[in-house]
Amino acid sequence: MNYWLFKSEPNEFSIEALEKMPRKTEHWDGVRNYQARNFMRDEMRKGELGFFYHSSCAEPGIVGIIKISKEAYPDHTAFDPTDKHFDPKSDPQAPRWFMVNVTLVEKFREPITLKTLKSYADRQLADFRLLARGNRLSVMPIEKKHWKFINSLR
DNA sequence: GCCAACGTTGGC
DNA sequence: GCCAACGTTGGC
Repeated sequence: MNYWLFKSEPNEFSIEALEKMPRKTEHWDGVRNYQARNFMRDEMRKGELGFFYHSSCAEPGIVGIIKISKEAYPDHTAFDPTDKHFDPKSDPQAPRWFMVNVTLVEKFREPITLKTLKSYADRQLADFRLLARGNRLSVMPIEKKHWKFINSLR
């Protein structure tokens, strides 16, 4: 059982937008980083949980919990020349990029802000990947101890 | 295989 | 808007 963190810029796709989708489910498309892709394609399993993180916004932080509702399948947005995430090197016969479906489990009443998370950076969250220097992964695994600790902050 | 140039990410 | 950190690209 793995735990995950999914980053998104809320003006691109927010937890509020997910909440409004049919069955509160949407595909997590547009991942164009090999390491993040490998996590999704090779390790994410249906039913696993993840945090939804808002980045590049007024108050970056964890805003809720989602679950994997469909395991990895080809990211069709890579095949669409009109799509922002079009990649001419991804071929439907040999897809380069993948996505999963996520379903909203819970939107937090109050976000757990990056500022709050950082306040534990030298203690309980000392080796938390999100806080690692220069980390830019949009999809990353979370250790169970960190998952539990962050949930205790709610 | 090396590495400089370039583009992107993301906090501030 | 700035800038540090990082990933990718492409010439050699």
